[in-house]
Amino acid sequence: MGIKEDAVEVRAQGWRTLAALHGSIEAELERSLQASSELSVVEYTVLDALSRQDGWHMRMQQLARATALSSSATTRLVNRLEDRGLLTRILCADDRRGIYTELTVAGQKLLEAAKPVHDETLASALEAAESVPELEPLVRALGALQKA
Amino acid sequence: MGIKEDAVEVRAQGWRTLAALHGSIEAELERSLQASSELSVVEYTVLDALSRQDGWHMRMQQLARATALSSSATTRLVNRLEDRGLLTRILCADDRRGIYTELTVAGQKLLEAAKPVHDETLASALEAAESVPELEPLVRALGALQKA
DNA sequence: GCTAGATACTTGCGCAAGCAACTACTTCTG
DNA sequence: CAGAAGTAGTTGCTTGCGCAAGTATCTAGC
Repeated sequence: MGIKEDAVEVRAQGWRTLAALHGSIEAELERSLQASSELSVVEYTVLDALSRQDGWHMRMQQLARATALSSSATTRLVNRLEDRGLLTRILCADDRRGIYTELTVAGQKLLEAAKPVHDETLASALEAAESVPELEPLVRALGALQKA
Repeated sequence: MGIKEDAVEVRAQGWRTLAALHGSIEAELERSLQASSELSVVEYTVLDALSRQDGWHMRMQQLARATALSSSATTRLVNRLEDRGLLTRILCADDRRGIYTELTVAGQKLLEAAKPVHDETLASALEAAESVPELEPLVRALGALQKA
């Protein structure tokens, strides 16, 4: 077994670790956001992405990319949020195929309420992961990403 | 805005990066494993986990943990693989509630065929991610995890 | 300026996931 | 040792996803 085979195994191990950490964080967030705001993680991601956007509106495609979802799933996701009055669709004037989505006031309020829950849950999930030997190095690496 | 708020934002950013990287790798693997072996990523994970296990058998609960799936999903996942003849259920003699799953020869063969595809796809997905500015630092950190 | 092909979104359909309720077995407690 | 409480796995039901096909709109080549 040479250097090459080792590299393959390191990558596979890294991927398993990444998947495990992702899974555990997502499960925690899912639980706490559902309990506090009746939001799924992707739904929160949409609200958060919109609030972070200049002008607070994004096209469906951008949303699909931001959530790593297919465009059909994005359509239905936006439907759900629109039905709950958290965002609105706005036809694009310059490109009439396009549709902008924009947070409503209710959406902003719900996001505002959910954000601290999200952030606290994330912190505690990371802390919990840090005490799992398998995950600890990745959590550490994650924390050191953008210190500069 | 003090140090504390910064830490919150760093964690949130790290989580978004983690989720994005996870999503893109998973999508790539899904596509290539489906095309080459008609396996989903979780299905591959099961076969791989079993092959890595001493004695090549695991209980449903372990499998559920290894795949980050609920136990009901695990039941059906094992059903699918059993129906395809890739693994078998074996009743636990010492604890008759428990059920071991074990790779069949066909399962081992399929895994053997799928593994190079999996490893290559993983390598190329990581390489692709490395050229995305947002993801690059995390990919780098992932590669540096277990060098020791 | 008209048609061919690309792009943006939506809809129909099948599949896999989670939750809650159920069965079967084990372990704890008095 | 009997009954209560806990654990392992399965099943019914609902929900949300992706793929492929459909509609509407834009863009390029002639």
